[in-house]
Amino acid sequence: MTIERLKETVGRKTTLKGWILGKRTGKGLVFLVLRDGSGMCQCVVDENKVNTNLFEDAKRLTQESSVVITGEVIADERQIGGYELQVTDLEIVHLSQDFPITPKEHGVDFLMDHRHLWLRSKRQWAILRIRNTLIMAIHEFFQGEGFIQTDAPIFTGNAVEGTSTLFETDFYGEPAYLSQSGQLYGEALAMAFSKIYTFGPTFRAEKSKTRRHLSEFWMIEPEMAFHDLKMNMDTIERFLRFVVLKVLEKNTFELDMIGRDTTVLKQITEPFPRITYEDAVLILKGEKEVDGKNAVKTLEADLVAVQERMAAIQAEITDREAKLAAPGMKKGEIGFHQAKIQQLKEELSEQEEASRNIPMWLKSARDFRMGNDFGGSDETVLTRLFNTPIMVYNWPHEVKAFYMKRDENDTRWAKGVDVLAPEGYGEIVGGGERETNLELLIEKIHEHELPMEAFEWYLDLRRYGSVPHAGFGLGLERLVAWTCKLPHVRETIPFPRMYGRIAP
RNA sequence: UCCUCGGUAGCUCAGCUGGUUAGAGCACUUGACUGUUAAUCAGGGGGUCGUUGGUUCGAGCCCAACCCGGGGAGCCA
Repeated sequence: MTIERLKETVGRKTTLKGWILGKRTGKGLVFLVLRDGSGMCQCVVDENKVNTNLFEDAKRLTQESSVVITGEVIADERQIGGYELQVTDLEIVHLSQDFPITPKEHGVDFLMDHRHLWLRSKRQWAILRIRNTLIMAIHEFFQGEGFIQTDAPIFTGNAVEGTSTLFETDFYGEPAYLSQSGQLYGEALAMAFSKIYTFGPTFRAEKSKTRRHLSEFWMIEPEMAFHDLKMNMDTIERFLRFVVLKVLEKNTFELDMIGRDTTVLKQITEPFPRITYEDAVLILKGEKEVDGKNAVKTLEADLVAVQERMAAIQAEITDREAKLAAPGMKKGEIGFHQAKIQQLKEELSEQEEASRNIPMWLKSARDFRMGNDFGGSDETVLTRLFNTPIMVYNWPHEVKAFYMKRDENDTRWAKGVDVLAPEGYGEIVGGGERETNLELLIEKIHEHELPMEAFEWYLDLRRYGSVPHAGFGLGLERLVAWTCKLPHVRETIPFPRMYGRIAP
């Protein structure tokens, strides 16, 4: 039996197998919180109802010891998961000693070094279960719409876009690179199966140290024959709505556990604004308003709010420190104030960072020049005005990849689309309609100084039965990060690989 | 690669302008208490203050170089 299915055995004797998440002892009572991978459940050992050996065993249990535990299931609203086990039998499988991750706070470096154990904690458990829901929902959506799941190679002989830094490996004496995108192969597959999607690992060797970059991440890349930019955007919108609604439906417990406010997530049912690059730039520079909201003014108001919050935190810290200095305080109360002060100091340093960043973002937004690509801060400034993902399309062709289709009506633009998630998460999807004009493609390959011979096979796709087609790439970890509102993508993947981090 | 912040007990941190045996909380351990849910009480062990070199009568605190980490820029999902 698993904790997830305890409701099926209420009132009956049930055996669970798992690990001890925590223990509290009372007079004649031991409270064990058991986790079994499917959920958590409090198990109560009552000295009066079990033999002495069993009770002593229960008292010996330590954090993360593994056990097989039997008892009667009762429903109890107050307990985690809603049920409790009245223990009648207990077998210790392994007694754990000094589990490194205690119920207290730890720094990221320590936690990352213990990632193999950190995965057991509640928050990580909840996040990775949501990741699972998203993965399954992604398959469900595409399979439901008649897409074929297929795979692009991981070893490639050349860089797709020529700009990114790739991981170089040795392929039987030849240099080979780990795939940074399955996009071009996806196009070939779409010409064979009409609608396909790939779902696989992607590698980028950039030395990025930010909250939204990984060296190894998972990307979903659909590609659709006989689709144009508009149809592509329709698909993206249906797709994102579908997967987010699945999480809201299946992971209420997990979302609650990580403290995710789902108000914004629920707005996924509203239409996603579709904004041209030109309009987006005007909005960014504060020259155009959205529903009466001005990007620059909104950000300036944010800055004031941040500064006020900093002053408030500072005042509270001073106040609590004064209380600590006064004599006669009980030990527990001292600990409480100290913990609170530490919390406040952490928030203060976050706010300080925001107060340094916002003026820079404002400057970046004001100085933005039409024709450039958006930076991370520009995305934040822009999305600050919306509560749903937004789609920015028709980009200057110079900043987009060589395969992006040029707009026939206005050749300044390439028919690409970036989807920017709200709440500061920025780009989660990048895609567009692909160029079908053979001459223009060849011209672009030269322009990007890419090796023509490596793209001959790709050009064949335009020589034999070329059709309008479009597709996009979704970064799984960024989607998980936004869905869970996490401060960093490193928590969205079991074993993150990033600059400076290859172990565990 | 550049900018910025940091590296003090197992963990999270304090240590004011350099001054005698380096502190707290948690964790651990001993005992008391308790249908509990990180705020009960009392006692105990635990640190070559990232590395190397320098300034000084004296350095955790100052200087230099290097190593490691956080955040950001660039690049992008």
